[in-house]
Order: sequence, then structure tokens, then C-alpha cells
Amino acid sequence: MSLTSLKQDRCESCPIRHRAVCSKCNADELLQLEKIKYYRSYEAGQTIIWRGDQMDIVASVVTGTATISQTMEDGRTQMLGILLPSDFIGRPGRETALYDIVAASDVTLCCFRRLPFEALVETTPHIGQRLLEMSLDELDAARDWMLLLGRKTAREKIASFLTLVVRRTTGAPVLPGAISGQSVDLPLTREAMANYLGLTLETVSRQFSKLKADGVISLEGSRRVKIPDFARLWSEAGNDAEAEMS
Amino acid sequence: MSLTSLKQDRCESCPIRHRAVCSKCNADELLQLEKIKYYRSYEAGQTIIWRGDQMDIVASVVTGTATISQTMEDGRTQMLGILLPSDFIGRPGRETALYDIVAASDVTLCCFRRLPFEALVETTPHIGQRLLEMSLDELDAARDWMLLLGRKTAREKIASFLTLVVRRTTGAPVLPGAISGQSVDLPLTREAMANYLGLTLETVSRQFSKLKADGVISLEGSRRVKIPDFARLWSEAGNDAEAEMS
DNA sequence: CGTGGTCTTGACACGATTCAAGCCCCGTGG
DNA sequence: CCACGGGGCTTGAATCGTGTCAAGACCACG
Repeated sequence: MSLTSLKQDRCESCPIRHRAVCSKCNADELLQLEKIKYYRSYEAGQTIIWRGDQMDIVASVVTGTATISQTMEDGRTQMLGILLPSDFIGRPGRETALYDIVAASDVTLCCFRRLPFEALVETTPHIGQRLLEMSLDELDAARDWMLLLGRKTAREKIASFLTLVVRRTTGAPVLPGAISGQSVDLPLTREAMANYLGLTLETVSRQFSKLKADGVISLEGSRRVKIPDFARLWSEAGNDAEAEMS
Repeated sequence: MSLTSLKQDRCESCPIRHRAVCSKCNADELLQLEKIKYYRSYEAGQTIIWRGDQMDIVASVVTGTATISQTMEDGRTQMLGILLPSDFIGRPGRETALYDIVAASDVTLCCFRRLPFEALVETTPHIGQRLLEMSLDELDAARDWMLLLGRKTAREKIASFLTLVVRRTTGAPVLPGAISGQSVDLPLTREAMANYLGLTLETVSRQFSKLKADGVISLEGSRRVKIPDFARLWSEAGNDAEAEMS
């Protein structure tokens, strides 16, 4: 439970200044936000928010990775999303959390008390606009994941996940050829991947072994994957061959 | 391909006036919208939008039911959502459609050309605010569905779907006791349910038979279901016993 | 009365889970 | 320095749930 609270740097130099909920704000609006913000850190493994908690704050992820997940009474859990720097936590107008948020690595958040933030959303359109954009992007991501969960095989799920990791770590849209031969670190354990993909950890492990045996990937230790041919991986993921690899 | 276009009634008397994207608008703002809107109808089964289509419009569903879905190259398809009256189609800033939209019944839409609509979103905050609320609601719905797709058994999926239908047709939050003994019509075919639930139509059919054999439901024809004990159905759906049946 | 669409049911196959054992790596303490 | 322990990971064998393929029932409609 060691969490630090610190009053903080100027927003100007913030690493997520240009992508977070504040990205459209001008200098004036930024000042408003600066007045009500504070940073807070969590250690890897800590639960940041429990389902059902009172939500008195909203926040942006500044550094680290967190997960959104939901757990059934009997322990089955489904991860609903991964939160990376600049992603937003909480929802204006919502009083209690619907999902668990857990720090997957050490995490620091830029927090705002909910009520003042809501007031700001009303008065400064740029925040609301950016929040809308981000929400719609998340909605698209959730829907893509629904196809994966509902219809893809275990092998396709793993391949899809790997393309996701590649796109996230290399950043933005990439040409298939350009990124073949690269290695990426997996940000999640086998168990966490299983929860993300709607599988068991044993199935995840087996599919990694099979993809390796088939030459689609090679493993450099259990948490680092080399992808000799990205286009091959892409097609293993069950994606349209011609689809833009957004 | 018989679709009608008609210039139309005043927004004042619109059946979705108080729930759609325009619900927060005042009289002035409504006038602005009225100037650029037009109605358009589709017959059951017609595809309203194909994935990849140019999206020159956005729209609200006025009457009828439509589905959002995504199909893989080999034909596997996953339904991503159901669109009911007042639900919104399209996204400001997006040029091409990511998903197929299909009329599940006869449907009429209230359409706006995208560019003028986007301009309006910028200038009239009430539209943007409402759009944000609606998007966040859809995001929550999508996430709940992810748990279903990733972790629930076929039986739980069917039971969950039935509770969804009950809640939608009886309207809003309901007390468990109050709605036991009611019958509801299923708005989808077995195949459409299968696509919604990530199952095959045979599995859907079998689970209906089993739930009937176990006394959880009874069938009045294949498209009408009677639920003698809603609390029982609710627990079959794998939901927390104490959770508010929102 | 025939036709096509929707739904049900059965037999079988297959993919994923479950249960179990054991490996590897790393940090801790004797 | 090495033994120990634990977490993360892999692998195997058996089981179970769902998909696949196929046949036939039901029903509305022409």
C-alpha cells in the first residue's frame, strides 16, 4: 500500500500532453486543469479501483500499464481492456465503478476530483470533445475484441494479441514489411493473456508452443517474442488479407 | 431496394425526442438540426451500411431494430450490438464504416449529412454532451458483452440474452418478482441469436430445449418465451445474486 | 399440396478445459 | 555457495462442451 501523492510538474512538459484527455486544451484551459490535478502512484499488482467503489475521481494514466476487468462470483474473469499512458479512467456522471482496475506494472495517474472535472467538461468544450473521441475509439476497440472473443480460435486469438502488442509497442500504423524481424516484450503473464483472450493459461501456453513450432514466431525467453514475418502473423490472426493494418 | 425519402414532421412530436442524440437540445438547437435532417426507411433484411462504405451521413434510429455486425472472410460473423429507436449510427470524424449495419425489422432513420452535423457538434455543446453519454453507455454495454462472450457457457449466454430481452421489452429497471410469469417475443432468429452470443444456431436451439426441460422457461411457439421465475433465470445467467438487475 | 425458411434433434468429431506433474528461473536464507 | 521455495511456464492425458454434418419436423405461404 505504498502510494505517493505529489504536487507536480507543469502540464506543458507532461509526457501525455498531446494524447490525453487534455490534448485539445489551450493554455488557459490547461491552467484550469492544473489547478485541480494531482498525481498518485500504484505498485504493480495493486488494485486501483474495485468494482462497486465510490468513484470520486477520474484520471489519466501517465506512466505504466493497468487493466480493466470483470470477475464472476465463481472466479472466472474477463479482461475488458488495457490502459496505457494517456488512457482515461472513470466517467463523468458515474458514481460507482462498474469494473476492477488493476495496475499491471507500476503506474502513476494524473487524477482530478470528479465533480470539479465534470464542471470543467461543461464549460470547456475541448475536454468534452476529446473525451468523446477517446470513448469512440475505445468503443471500436471493444467491438473488435468482441469478434475475437466470440468467433476466433485459440490460435487466432494469440496471433491477434501479438499483432496488437506489436502495433502498440512500435507505435501507430505500420507497414507489414517494415516491422518483420522485430522482437517485442509481452506486457502480460500467460494468465493475464488468458483472461484477456477468453482462454485458460494452459491453452495460451500451448498455442505459443505451436506457433513457435510452425515458425510463425520464435521465443527469446518466455516473455519476448520475435516475429520473422509480420504478414504471416497477420494472416494467422484471421484478419482480412487486404485490410489496412491500422 | 424500395426506400422512401420524405421531408418530415417537426422534431417536437418525434417519438425519440427525449432519448436520442438531440434530447438535450433546446428549441433553437432543434431548429438547426431540423434544417439538415431527412428521414429514410429500410425493409427488414436490407443492409443499411456495408463495412468499408463511405459514411456521408450519421443517423438516429426512429423506429425498428437494426444490428451491428462484423464478418470474417470465411463467413464467421459476430453481432456487436442491437440498435433500437433513439440509438445513434455513425461517428463524427469517421469517413468509412467499420461494421455492417443491417435492418432486423423495417427501420426508419433520421439522417443528417455528416459534415454539417459535425459542424453542429462543434457549435452546440448539448449535442456533443449527449453523444458522449450515449457512447459511454454503449461502451459499458460492449464490455458487459465481452464477459459473456469470453467466459460464459452456452446455457448462461442464452439465459443472459433472455434477461436482456425481458429488460428491454418491459422497459427499464425491473424488480425480479414483478416480472415473473411474463412472456416476451424474441426479436431475433436462432441464427441471429447465435451470432450475437458467439454460438452456432444448433447450440442455441439445444439450450432452449434444455432450459425448457429444466423448467426455467416455457415456449409458446418458437419465438415466444414465458419466464415463470425471473430470479431463477437471472441466476442461470451467471450474474451476481445480489447485483441490481439494472 | 408443394416449397422454402426456420427450427429441432441426433451422432460424431474436435478444440479447449481440467487435472496433474514437472521444469525453469530467480531471490532468499541457511 | 548452495539448498530451498515459489511463481511462472510447459506439457501430457483424460474429459467435456460446443461445433459439424445430416436428417427430419414444423409452419406459413403461394
